[in-house]
Amino acid sequence: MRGGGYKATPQRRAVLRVLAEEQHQSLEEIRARCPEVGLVTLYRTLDLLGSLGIVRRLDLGDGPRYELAESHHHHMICESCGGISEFDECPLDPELLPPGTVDFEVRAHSLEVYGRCGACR
Amino acid sequence: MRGGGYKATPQRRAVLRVLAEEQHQSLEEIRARCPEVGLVTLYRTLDLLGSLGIVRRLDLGDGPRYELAESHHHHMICESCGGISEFDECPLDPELLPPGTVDFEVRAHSLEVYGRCGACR
DNA sequence: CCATAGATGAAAAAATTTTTCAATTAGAAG
DNA sequence: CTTCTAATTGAAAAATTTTTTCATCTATGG
Repeated sequence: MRGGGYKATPQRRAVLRVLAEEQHQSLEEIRARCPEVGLVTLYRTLDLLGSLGIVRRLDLGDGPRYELAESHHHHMICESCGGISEFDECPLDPELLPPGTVDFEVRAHSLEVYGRCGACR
Repeated sequence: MRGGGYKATPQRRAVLRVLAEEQHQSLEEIRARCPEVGLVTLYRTLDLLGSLGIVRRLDLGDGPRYELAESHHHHMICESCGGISEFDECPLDPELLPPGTVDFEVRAHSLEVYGRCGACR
């Protein structure tokens, strides 16, 4: 963080702490968990962390959400009830990444599986 | 489409046609390709198609984008230049989906691979 | 054709995100 | 520990994006 000449302010620490508590939170959820951070600063911080590759913005169908850009991340989204759950077991075959013909250095991935959850079937 | 009592209007047809032309387009891109569709209708149509599971909204780091909710979809995002490319070869191990303990009926998936593209290395 | 439930577009309202700028502060230097 | 300065913050305002409202229009079943 300080590497790029950025300051470790209380606000930035707070946002990071909140992001570590739970994945894919909406802006309002983050805000509720760190009311000491002003709205503008929150936007700027998420933007900064995003450009540093620490945070990722995604949209699972209900508006923007933010999460720590961990190297593996797997979501399961029920198209019926909209519920989002996570799972750890990585179903990716490392042999097939990156795809054969491409010159690409893989750092992380995010997988979204869509379908129907047990409760909705 | 008509199944749910929805009408097949020219506007809806146009949006679907445009979405089929290219994946992960921004609202403005879609709009530019079907200027005959009003902005409000475009929002409503994307919303409707989304609720029908035909269209998916995603965010690859630069705001909302829309694409047809095909059963497989694989993106490669360069964290350096922001470039987005797609690939077909599916690196998922079907044996591992859904993850062991969960009762979930998989219909589709979307994979985002983050890293550095050849040009940026 | 007709009737009508559903759809559209323009304007307005609401919500979200970014910009501006004066005041504050983290961190380096002395 | 104090000073200095570039970076950061927050409030207000501006800009942008998205949704609502409502009168008008139209796709489709009869």
